[in-house]
Amino acid sequence: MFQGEFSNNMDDKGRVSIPAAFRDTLKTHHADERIVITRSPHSRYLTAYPMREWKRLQARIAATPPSPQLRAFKRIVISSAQEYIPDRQGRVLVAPSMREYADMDRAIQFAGAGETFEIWAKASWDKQLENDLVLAQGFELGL
Amino acid sequence: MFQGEFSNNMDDKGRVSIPAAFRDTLKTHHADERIVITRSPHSRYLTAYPMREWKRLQARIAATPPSPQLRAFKRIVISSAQEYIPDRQGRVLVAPSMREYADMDRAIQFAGAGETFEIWAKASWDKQLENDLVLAQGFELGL
DNA sequence: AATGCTTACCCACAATTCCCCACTAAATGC
DNA sequence: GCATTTAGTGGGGAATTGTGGGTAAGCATT
Repeated sequence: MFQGEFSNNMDDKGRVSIPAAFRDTLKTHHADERIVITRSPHSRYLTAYPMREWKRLQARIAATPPSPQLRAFKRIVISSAQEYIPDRQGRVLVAPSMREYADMDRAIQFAGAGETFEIWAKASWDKQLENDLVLAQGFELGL
Repeated sequence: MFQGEFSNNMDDKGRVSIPAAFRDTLKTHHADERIVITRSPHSRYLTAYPMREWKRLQARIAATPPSPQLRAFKRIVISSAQEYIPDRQGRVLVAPSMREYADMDRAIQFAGAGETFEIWAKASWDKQLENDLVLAQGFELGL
């Protein structure tokens, strides 16, 4: 389970450290440090999948009947997918097109999302959170 | 699997570098660097098939009963098909008629699409992605 | 046979990426 | 509170990738 939020800085070369807590989850729960990072279709941020989850998503896509929506989804998600193994310092190099998509410059926000985790430009994250506070109003889940 | 996106520039002679990641996939997964590039029937871009996939497509076409639609499809796809082996620098020379079909001038976008990959004029790709972002809204496939 | 055009193949440079080491700051343990 | 470990950040050098250009070979037209 990926949970918690962390903010790290991207350096001039476009590298960001994956939070140690997440790397730990990968090692202990997945025994596989490989992650796949893609564009999120929901908004301007990136989603990181442990390899196992990525395979699961691929399978689900393959089992879905073709449609214009699916093709759009694939173009956003699959085409942007890139596999990474963090370097010895635990960093990955985010490609320019991805940085652009997610408006990333320096301050990066990581947010655990259960089986995956999200990577945001900090500014976008803050804004999203504002919205979510309103959206979640009155949404009771038995609390 | 071809995945990830890359943008390269076409030079004055009409040559573009095939992204190294894709060339790698060809070598390791196919042991055959030959690719076939054709017009895409879906929109104004090109599709690149590793030889094995191309043969598979041909077989499927051969097994399809004749119809006006099939003839149209063949005219678009088969007639334009051209086989390439990247030169020592990993480039191919895109024929003028293909450049024209896909509105290519300089900035070229490569997009992995699983068993094949797509080659777009960057401007067209960007536009397509804008559309896809709207189209994919509300398309839930888990995550 | 000569000319011009296109294509194929080669070399060279520039930019990017990869991999390693080093430093600082924060967290942990005694 | 001090020493030790861990996390995050910066930077250097080597290797890879992408790009531009040059030269020779093939082809068609004249």
